[in-house]
Amino acid sequence: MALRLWNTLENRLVEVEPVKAGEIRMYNCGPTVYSDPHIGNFRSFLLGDLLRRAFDQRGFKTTQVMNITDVGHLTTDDVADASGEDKLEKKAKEEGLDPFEIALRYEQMFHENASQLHLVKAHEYPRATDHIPEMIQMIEQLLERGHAYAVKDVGVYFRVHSFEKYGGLSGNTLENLDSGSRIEVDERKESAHDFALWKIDDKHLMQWDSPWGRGFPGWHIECSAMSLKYLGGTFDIHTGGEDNIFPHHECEIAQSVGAGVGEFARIWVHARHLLVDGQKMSKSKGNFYTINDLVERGFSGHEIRYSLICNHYRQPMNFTIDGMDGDTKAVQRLRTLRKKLEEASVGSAADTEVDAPLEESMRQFDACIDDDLNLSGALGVLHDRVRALGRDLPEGSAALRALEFLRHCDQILGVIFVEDESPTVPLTDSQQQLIQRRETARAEREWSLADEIRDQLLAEGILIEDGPTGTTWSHQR
RNA sequence: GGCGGCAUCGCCAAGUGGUAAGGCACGGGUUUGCAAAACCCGCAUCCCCGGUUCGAAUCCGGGUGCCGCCUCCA
Repeated sequence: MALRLWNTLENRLVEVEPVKAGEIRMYNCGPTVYSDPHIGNFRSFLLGDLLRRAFDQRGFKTTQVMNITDVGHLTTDDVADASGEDKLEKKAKEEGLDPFEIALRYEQMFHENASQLHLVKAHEYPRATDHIPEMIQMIEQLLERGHAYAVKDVGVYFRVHSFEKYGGLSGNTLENLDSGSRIEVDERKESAHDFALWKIDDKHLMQWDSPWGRGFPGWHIECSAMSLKYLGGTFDIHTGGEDNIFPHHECEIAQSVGAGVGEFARIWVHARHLLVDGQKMSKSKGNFYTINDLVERGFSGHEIRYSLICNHYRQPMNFTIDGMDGDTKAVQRLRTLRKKLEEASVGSAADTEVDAPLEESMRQFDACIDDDLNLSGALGVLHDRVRALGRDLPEGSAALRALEFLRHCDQILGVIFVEDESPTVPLTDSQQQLIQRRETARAEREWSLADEIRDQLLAEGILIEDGPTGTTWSHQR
């Protein structure tokens, strides 16, 4: 059974049939690098990662490209300035750095967070600023084909009326846009809905030469130009957050198809936004979480990852710290089983015997993933099996086979076998001594002393657990 | 005003015609020196009204509520 995905372009579930047999070429809309990436950004990036993992696991030769948007874009959202200042420049002024330094810094932050959340590395992370010539070339093609027009000292616009299919992705056809219009018409544009391909504005810090004067590219053109360069004019999958559907992706389609480079992306997959505490995440509401915020609260990367992927990507997700606490327990249980199985299988040789229940669970797990990345369903299957394995813990080769099953699931999930990336703070000498003294006390059945020491260590953030194979310690959140 | 989506246990959430997965929380147990972990048992008839059907959370119609997008946004 092939993987099926909800294609925003057709508004239906479609089977993934690669343009080129056995190969998947995928473009993920990546981060805009002028602030710390937040959990909402990562919900979208994780959608790309889950697809990548699913295709890899199914044996496709996958090429994954994620852009880095390091050209700032006009902003009107920050209440402080409704003037349309560039976000990168705004940040640059605030921090007294040049925009390229700001961009680079946040790009590094993005990669760091991505690695904390165990995203598989994409094959390319092209930066917009490294592809200005490619963008200029595409704009020239659009001008030649009559899909664009230049306005002296202003820039170049895409002529939306020249592109019949405009609105095909979002439903915002020109007719619909007109009837619901709330935009002020810019006199220099032929149509209110025409969007910028190249902008000229002296005040901008980031500037490049172009046939139309020194300026900077419009927001949408980078994805059209870079996807063409790295994936070709027709490729399989394009992903992003739901807010990208319009205008960003709609405009990308118009540009790429208009430039005559091919069919562009066949399947468009969009992640719904997540809410925090039932409301849209925003800094002013105080419900805005970056990955770093959660790390500071003591959550591990794999815990954050689990929490962000355990819901269906097409359902609005309500993120809460209480929910994260619960998800943390769930993922801990998976990792505990892994540890127990590893201990139970030490020294055993793999064999080829098949455990029918494991096979069945694996089949069901895969079927859920194939069904539009039904992670909730897949996790249900996994947890069912985990409970059964915990009830009657296999040993030896059977434990190895159970581990194989977990590993199979974790090729998608990426939360069970990943190393805990939080820095391991070693025990202090006095803490080690306390543990020693407690061991002695327990051996002498001095329970009250043992309990006292355990409490003391807990107060210092060290969690002591006595198991059948001995006492272990770990850092308590 | 235009386009689109959602409504299932205290919370998160799967299930798209055959009689309600799973996780967290909660209550009761087993185990443990005690705890932790693990395991066992318990815990919903699916927003409302009407219709189709032998049978609906699932399909249709009508309500109600909530959310996203409409050129800042993952």
